[in-house]
Amino acid sequence: MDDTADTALPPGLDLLWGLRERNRRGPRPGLSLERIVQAAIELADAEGLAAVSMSRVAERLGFTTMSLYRYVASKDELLTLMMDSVAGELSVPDDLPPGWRAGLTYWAKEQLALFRRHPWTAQIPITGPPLGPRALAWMEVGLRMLEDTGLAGDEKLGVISLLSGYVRGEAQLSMDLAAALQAHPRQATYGELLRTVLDADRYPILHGIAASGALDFPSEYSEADFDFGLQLVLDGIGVLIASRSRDADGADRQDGPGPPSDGP
Amino acid sequence: MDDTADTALPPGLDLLWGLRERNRRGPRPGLSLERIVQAAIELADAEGLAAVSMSRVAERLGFTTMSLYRYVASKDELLTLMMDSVAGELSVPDDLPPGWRAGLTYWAKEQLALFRRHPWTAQIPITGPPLGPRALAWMEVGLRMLEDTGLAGDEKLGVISLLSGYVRGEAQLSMDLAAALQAHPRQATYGELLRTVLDADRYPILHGIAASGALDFPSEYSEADFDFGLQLVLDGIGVLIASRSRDADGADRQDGPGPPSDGP
DNA sequence: ACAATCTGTGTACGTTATACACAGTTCTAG
DNA sequence: CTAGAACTGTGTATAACGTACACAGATTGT
Repeated sequence: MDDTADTALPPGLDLLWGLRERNRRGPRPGLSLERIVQAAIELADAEGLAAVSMSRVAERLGFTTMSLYRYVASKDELLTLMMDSVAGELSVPDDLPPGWRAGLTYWAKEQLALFRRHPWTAQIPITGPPLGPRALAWMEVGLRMLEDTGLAGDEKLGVISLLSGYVRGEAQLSMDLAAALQAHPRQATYGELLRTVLDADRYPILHGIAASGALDFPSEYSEADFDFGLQLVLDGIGVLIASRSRDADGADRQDGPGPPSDGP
Repeated sequence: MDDTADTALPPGLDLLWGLRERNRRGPRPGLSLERIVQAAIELADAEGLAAVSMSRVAERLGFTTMSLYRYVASKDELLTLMMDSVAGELSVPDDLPPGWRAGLTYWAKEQLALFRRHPWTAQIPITGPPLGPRALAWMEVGLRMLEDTGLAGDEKLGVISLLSGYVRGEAQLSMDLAAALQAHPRQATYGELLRTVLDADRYPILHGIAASGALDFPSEYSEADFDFGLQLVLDGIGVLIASRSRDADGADRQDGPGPPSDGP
């Protein structure tokens, strides 16, 4: 199982690129990576990431727990494979929306839809920059949305990463909130809770907002929350793009962001 | 233990506001909430959130595992208490920076510093809007930074939430990356990995960026990555604020964001 | 004094990831 | 054509987890 020394790829990713050698000897495998990954995804969709244990996955396939380890080095590796697998569901339209703003909006919303379809994807820790074939293809789509913006390559990557991080964060938040709400059903609104707890002296502004009744609505995560943040982020990206096209005219930006990472 | 029915607060928060009744009868407690929470925090700081088990915390205090349950209803409750406890470390300067941009920059960086000091804080799932006394105090500080911006109350909250979410997301990312890097040390840069894997036909833009050498630096998370995104988010907030002050002059905004959530 | 009520302990249960040994199967080298 | 290398799937074992539950001892209110 230690034949991953030839590539420097993180564990599991060599499988995705078909770089792990096949076996000649031994009985014919009764199982396959694809079936294992698919079973794990179905389980995660149905009962959440916490329900994905090696036993449960094996049980669903009619095999024993340990049999999975003939195909996968560890549970972490399985999670990595699950991630890239669902990334294949992200659809690339034939005709891209016109302009970077519409393009990135589509990109963000499509990704959010995926997170909603497979909520567990936002729970798996990120172990590195995208390296799976399907994740990279989706990244490529995002980059294409920025083609006419005059941004440098690493700036485009920075923008894509920021946006992707925003979507992931919001997806995670909405999931965690929903889970907590299901575990401990609440009837009081955020505004009501704040009013029972805050004193006007120590928390003047919050107290004012709470008193105004602006927070007296059911505290589920809504699409409007997502759109509010998305518009802000897009506006920020717009400022960067505008400053870059100003650069192209010879003017210099005053106190704007630099590139996302300092090269050598 | 079911005397939380009078308040509608989430479990554990009544403790923070001193709303859980004290006991008269029985032996004098040999332990206290504060000591438990502090021991748990020390453990999390030293060995990560995964090391925080009821056994390990109890062991550190010289008590048995089950004794903790006299003070805390569940491990989740303990995590909630840990969160609000460290929020008390966020320092409020006597003289606030001038202007919302400097103010929010301070606010974001201070919060990032807390995440760096206690990396596990970014791993605990968010179970609802902030309700602990210290978390709310910090929120109040953020709101104060926006006082002269002309934003509505719920808009201010939306801005603060977005910024807080950004910082949390970046902190989580940098932690996850560091953990993965420690578990599987890599010597190849992102650029090198991409070049071994990408073909120019399917991934033209990425291929170009990877070929340019712009990604050939050690892939640790850097402060520059954080600042890049922070500037973008602040720029986006700037656009919103500018549009709101234009509103004050009677003009209407064209295609900007709405308030973060729709009230009743 | 006695009962109510609390604290801390010990035991028990079900679940987790995975290390390891072993039986059976298939291909390859001689 | 045969011996053994290399593989697949199974069974067993281990240490750790959260927490339900019963119980002994301490303290207080009546």
